[in-house]
Amino acid sequence: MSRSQSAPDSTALTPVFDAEREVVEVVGRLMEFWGFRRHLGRTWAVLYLSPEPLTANDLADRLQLSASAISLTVGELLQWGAVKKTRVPGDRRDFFVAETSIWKLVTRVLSQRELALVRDTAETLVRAAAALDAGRRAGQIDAARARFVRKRIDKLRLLSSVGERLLGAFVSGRTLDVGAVREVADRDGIDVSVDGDEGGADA
Amino acid sequence: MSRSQSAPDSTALTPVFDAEREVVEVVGRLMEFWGFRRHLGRTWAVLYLSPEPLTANDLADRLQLSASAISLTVGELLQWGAVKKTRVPGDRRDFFVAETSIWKLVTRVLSQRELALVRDTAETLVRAAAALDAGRRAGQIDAARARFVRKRIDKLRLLSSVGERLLGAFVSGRTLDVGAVREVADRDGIDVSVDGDEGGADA
DNA sequence: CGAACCTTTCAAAGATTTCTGAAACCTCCG
DNA sequence: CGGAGGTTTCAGAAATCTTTGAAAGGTTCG
Repeated sequence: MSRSQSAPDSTALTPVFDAEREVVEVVGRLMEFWGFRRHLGRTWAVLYLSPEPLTANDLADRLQLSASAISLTVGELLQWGAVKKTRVPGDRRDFFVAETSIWKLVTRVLSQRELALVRDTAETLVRAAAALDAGRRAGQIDAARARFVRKRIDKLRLLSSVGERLLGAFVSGRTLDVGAVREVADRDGIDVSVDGDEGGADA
Repeated sequence: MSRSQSAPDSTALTPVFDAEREVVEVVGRLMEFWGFRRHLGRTWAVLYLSPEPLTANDLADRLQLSASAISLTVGELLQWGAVKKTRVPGDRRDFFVAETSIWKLVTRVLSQRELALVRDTAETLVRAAAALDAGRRAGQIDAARARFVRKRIDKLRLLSSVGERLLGAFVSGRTLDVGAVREVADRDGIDVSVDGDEGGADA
């Protein structure tokens, strides 16, 4: 079929070796676990294990997916910078290569996706705390209860700021002192328990 | 407080304040993002924001879920230790409380779920590498290509071991030197490029 | 011991998410 | 220009994952 480049030797087109397939699948699972579609991982892995760039068709063959599915998948990978598009002079088709610096990929996702999430969460928590205070001032809420909820929200806020810091440090390659972070989190835990009730660490 | 309803004051039963609801939703999203069902997060959050233990029924009311859904959800939360079951003397019903040490929860999930995943991945990679070598020795595979794939698999292996180390350090509260880790990952990146072809780090 | 009340289980219904095939779009070549 | 790939879009089909209602299972109290 695709006579030209992408696959000079026959082995490359036959159902890939078991080894290769296993890797592709495991990467797929990994990515899925990470919140991406499984096929994103599988697709990236196929490219990653290929010495030459592959066409959409090659991918469709190896992954047993339709052309449209490949288009979608590859599109998303391109957006994340996990794959690059290449063109070969005499050939109309698009060729794809995997970005090989996994570290770069990981940090990119962390800083775009996860960080956004954490920020969003933090923002919501702030808003919630404000709303609560407003209600409290207006006397619409049982005071004791409001105080309790407020404390819990504050703990969540602290946590989210810790998370944000961790992510930030991680992404920028700084050193993380997890011990210190944990201390903060735990200290707060105790705070809450004073009011809430549980004091003992348990099992 | 104890006997009849877990919620002595009316406010506790009425559709929770906006503030509370917002928090519940945001935690739900967070958990969903983390690979749990959204309702696990929502359920935990409701308990976390409640001064008193709640019954399955209370939860069903506030979360708009059926009794069976609550049972499932709470069951899973119990398994993760995110919620504890309590009983009140004169009452047949089960009451639930949220585990408040979020740090404990996070590390538990990391060490049980994520670490297992990473280990599993590592194992698969080893197996794949072995299979590849076997095929190579048997001469069933194009040698150059086999070498290439082998290198890539090795890089993935390195990565996974780095991940395992990071997780381990994180969980046990040690200090992580992300910088060092990254260096390892990158050094390897260069290694591969020698053989593969890409030399330039890019944008 | 048996009735009352909860909780859990499980097959089926309901929602979502993902994939596909057909058609619309491009782009490059002749 | 006209056409032959190749790629993207999109609505519907298919596969998955969730939630529910009903029934079975357990406990507690009288």
